[in-house]
Amino acid sequence: MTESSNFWLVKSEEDVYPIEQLERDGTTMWDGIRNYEARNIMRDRMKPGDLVLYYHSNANPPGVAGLARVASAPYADPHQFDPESRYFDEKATKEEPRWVLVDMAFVETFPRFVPLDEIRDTPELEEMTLLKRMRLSVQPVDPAHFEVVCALGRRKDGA
DNA sequence: GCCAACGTTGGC
DNA sequence: GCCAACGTTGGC
Repeated sequence: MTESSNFWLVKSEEDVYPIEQLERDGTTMWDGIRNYEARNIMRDRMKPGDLVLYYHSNANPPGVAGLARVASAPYADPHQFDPESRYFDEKATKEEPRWVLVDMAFVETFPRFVPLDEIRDTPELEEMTLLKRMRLSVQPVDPAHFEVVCALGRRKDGA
């Protein structure tokens, strides 16, 4: 295994599932992902214990609210088999599930929210995948970028 | 609510 | 296998 970047970022719409809800739930199934690249990351690359930046999208402002961690091995998203679900996929079978997910566990809410604008304005984060691939909802994070975002989230002064 | 970015689908 | 149409994401 040559993959060393065990840091990730996941997006959640703030009005659908904010980090406060994850904190109340403790652990949640990261369901509803219907993008192959995002699925492949969860299926092939995430490992239990990996740390994950928790990003609020469709928020005002959008940005990183805190940390989660990968809390399970990958498994089939059960909604794909449920005809009543909006995530039902008629081409998926139990033998050959199409959509795979992992559980996410709450780690912490940053003392200081890190808005997208600040990430854009931070020279060390210029190459961050978040800025390059604005529409990918599960993505890898470079370890150096991960450290910088955490430092911003824990910074004491308001500046 | 608008619309740009961009992934997916389907006709050919 | 190209590419136009379509649907969704997500910033603003």
